[in-house]
Amino acid sequence: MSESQQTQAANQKTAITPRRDQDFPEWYQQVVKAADLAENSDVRGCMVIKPWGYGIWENMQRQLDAMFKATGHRNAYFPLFIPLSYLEKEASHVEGFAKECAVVTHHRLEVGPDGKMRPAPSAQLTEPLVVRPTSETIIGASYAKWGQSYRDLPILINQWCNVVRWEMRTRLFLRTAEFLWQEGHTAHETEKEAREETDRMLEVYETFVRDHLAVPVYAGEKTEGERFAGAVQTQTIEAMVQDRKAIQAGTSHFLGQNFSKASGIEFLGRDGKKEFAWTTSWGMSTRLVGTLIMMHSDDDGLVLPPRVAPTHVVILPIIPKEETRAAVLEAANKLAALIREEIFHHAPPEVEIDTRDLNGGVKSWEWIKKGVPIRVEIGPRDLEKGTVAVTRRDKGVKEKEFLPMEEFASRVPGILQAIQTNLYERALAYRDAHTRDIDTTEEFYEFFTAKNPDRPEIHGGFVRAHWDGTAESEEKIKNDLKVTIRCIPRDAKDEEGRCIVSGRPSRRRVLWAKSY
RNA sequence: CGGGGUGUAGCUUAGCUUGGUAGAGCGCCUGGUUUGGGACCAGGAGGUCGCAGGUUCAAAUCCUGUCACCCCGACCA
Repeated sequence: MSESQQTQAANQKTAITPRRDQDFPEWYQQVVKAADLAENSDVRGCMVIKPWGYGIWENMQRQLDAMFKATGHRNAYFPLFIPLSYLEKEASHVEGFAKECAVVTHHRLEVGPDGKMRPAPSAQLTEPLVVRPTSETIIGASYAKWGQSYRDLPILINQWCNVVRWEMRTRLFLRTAEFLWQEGHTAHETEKEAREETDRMLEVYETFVRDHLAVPVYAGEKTEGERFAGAVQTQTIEAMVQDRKAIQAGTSHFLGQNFSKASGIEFLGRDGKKEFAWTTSWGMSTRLVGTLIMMHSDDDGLVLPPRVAPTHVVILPIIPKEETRAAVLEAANKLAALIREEIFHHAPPEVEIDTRDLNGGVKSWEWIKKGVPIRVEIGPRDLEKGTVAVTRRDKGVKEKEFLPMEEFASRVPGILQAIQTNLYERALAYRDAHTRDIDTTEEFYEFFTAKNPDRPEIHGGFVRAHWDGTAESEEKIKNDLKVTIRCIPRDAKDEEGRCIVSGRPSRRRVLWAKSY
């Protein structure tokens, strides 16, 4: 290898090892670690969300919350513990969650015969409490008390909380035993109203992930097999991440009268007759952070959509000689102040000056790995020329642009929006490039089969194909290929066709993919 | 819960077959040179080898038990 080739190879070195194309799951873990988002805790399956990761979640929370408020919802808080008997009220619901429930059975500890602490046998609860895996039943119990007349409806409430689902296999953000989320729970007078609510909230989710997270999705309805336990209808938004698998980014459930009958949510109607309310629930979780990571990040680490980045601009003062320090820091502070005079989506951009005494390269790479949208270097040479060196996270690491300081400050909101748009368009182009219509069984199987079975390469994607509507056909594909129907797309056109599995007639295409 | 594997410093690990003072890299601390792309030199701190028991003059190493974690299956926001 010649010297120039060696240099070239060194330049191609990526901040994250392995690269996405080498080992996607491992790459994901390394990105989380390198960006300092979260780590595993000593508690099995539970994670510690570190400030940078939590900052992203806080931004999502704040922005989503505003959208809930704007659609008439208010926040409230319900207990962490659910009496076991509540969960039992809805048959398919308890069946759906029974296998992953954490259960509280005692209320006191004592020193046992072996000298170790143990739950005191005398302090056993008469009725075990389940740590909420979701709150339909406990919230339903409250709604049953609150609703007396049709005038009390609708009840439009959201809660931000943690829930626990004792999962076997966990992965940071994507699947953890405890996770943070929001769950909206509404009760309505009519079926129509409840269905409209379900649609409205799915639309809120779709808008949120598109405009704030730069995530394009397919929206649609889940099949019976994939439906939420106890729901009449589950709607979902499905995103494609960079290994071409699908990830469910949010769900909105129409619960019919199943839960109102189970919890006794009754009201006196306009006609003077007692009726059961029509309820909905909808949720989004910290899994969105995982979605975001797999959606936009590259082989140098995290790439954050500006709208949810905890820091928009990081200023890196370059101080080669001690005597230049004061002047450079002063300029950095001035630049930060100028940027903060601008407005990006109703607020001044978040600016950080990294004054740590670290090697410049190390410092710069740290921020690359953390995914900060804009990096700005300012050093003695810039002071002379009145410029700054600007680098965008969505562009190449070396694509540095020198701009006059004031001009740059005024352009920050525009650059941030350009990055936001670019990330969305990139994600959309990727998804569309790997979404196709398939009409033959052979092609379908080939599409979802890795060429190298020992070490599966990134393959497959989304397929729109006909389905006869039966659970058997769905099951067969799941067993053969681990491919499932992600949704029956909302905008699917009526179209004659033959089921990809059975060959029986079908009236429209559904969306298939491997999923998280 | 079935099958397989691993526990040694904050992290990654060597040493175990054949018992004899616990080693390295990264990270961390101090001082200096550096800082516009992943720096270098010198010095330093840090380990009851997962836990309990056994064999032995002697155990990270051999034996028994136990706990935890990881990988593969069934379940999943």
